[in-house]
Amino acid sequence: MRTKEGNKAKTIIDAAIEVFAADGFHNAKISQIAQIAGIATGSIYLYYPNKESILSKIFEQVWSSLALPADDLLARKDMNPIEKLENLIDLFFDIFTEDPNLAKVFVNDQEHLMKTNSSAFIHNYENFLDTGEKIVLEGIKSQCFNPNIDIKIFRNFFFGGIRHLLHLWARDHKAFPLNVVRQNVKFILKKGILE
Amino acid sequence: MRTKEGNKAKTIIDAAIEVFAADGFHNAKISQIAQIAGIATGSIYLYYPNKESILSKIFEQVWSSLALPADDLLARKDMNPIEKLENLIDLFFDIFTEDPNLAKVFVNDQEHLMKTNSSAFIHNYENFLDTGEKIVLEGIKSQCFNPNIDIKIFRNFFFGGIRHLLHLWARDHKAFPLNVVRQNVKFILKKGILE
DNA sequence: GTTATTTTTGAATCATTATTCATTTATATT
DNA sequence: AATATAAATGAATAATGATTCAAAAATAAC
Repeated sequence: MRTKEGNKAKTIIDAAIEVFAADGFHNAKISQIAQIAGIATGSIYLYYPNKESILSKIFEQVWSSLALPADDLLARKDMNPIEKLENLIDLFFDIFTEDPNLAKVFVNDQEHLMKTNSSAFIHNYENFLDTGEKIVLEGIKSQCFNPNIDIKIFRNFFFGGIRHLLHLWARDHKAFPLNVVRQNVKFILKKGILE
Repeated sequence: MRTKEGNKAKTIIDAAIEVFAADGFHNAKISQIAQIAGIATGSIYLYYPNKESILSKIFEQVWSSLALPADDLLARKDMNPIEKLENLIDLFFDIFTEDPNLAKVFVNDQEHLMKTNSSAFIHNYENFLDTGEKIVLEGIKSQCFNPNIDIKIFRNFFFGGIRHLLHLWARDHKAFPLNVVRQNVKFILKKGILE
């Protein structure tokens, strides 16, 4: 007999994140992922049925790791809605602080999966966005948020803005430090731009 | 002799927008673009040297059409900064109102070109974003905008938010009517979410 | 209506890579 | 240390689709 040594499934994911981030999913080569993972090209297929499933796996991890924390946050009684929204933003950013490459892959390649694939992560992804929406609804009900705002539009606007900044940070940490980004996003969230 | 009939270069662009929007640049087939354009596959290459140059051309048109209007807007003396920002938002949305497919291509595929290609549109694109930044700066100087906001972050946050909403509108006009989106974006811009 | 020139065609070429699989290597068990 | 079994290899396969190009079609000029 022979046993598998190390956690190759994980090693492959890490290598894939690196290569997807650098080249984008479509231009990424399986052979390069294998090289970085330190295994043979064909060995990839012992762990994943195809290239797309590797990408899928990445997003499954991202969004499943946010599911519980987001649900818990929503349920808390000791925070007001604005605090909850701030925490939700932090949850999201925290996923990526340790891994700019993961942020690049998220921004550039998740959309591809949402078209073709009916992958397992989509449920968790939408649940995360819904949580933001629910918190806003809560804020409007408790009369601390402006009721003239369309909740769906608001949540998506914010998500889009944050997503774009995450992307810029991933490309250039110095120009867009994540703590400054967080702070500004929270500020705009609350106050808009007017003096 | 023989003369070219019709504006095939344009017909190809229109067909390409349709196909890129449906399949994404990487999965789009030149043969399908040709079919929709009503010409032979090989004829594409009489007008464009390769697939990527078609995509490039699309963005050249988009961003060059915004260059002058944006500059003019910036220079106007009869508007305050907030009015200028609102107009800038309108300029941007107006490009896409007639063509949801163009919006899809913008959101999904421009990034690809910004990586590989040093295409002609990039200058105009950045100029457009810079215009937004300049208006905000003007607003801060004239003390009508909050000076605590980081201008670069602000402009990118807004651009990202708008971009994401444009994408949602392109996928589902009914759920995200562009006029409602405009209105909400302008509202958030000014007031933030707090009551 | 013939010729010269340009446009158009679309099947053949060519390059690229994801995926497969016959073979080799490693190690758990005896 | 021999055997059995699973893991790993990487060269060969196979599919795809962008691009080319020799041939055909169209029309302007005469």
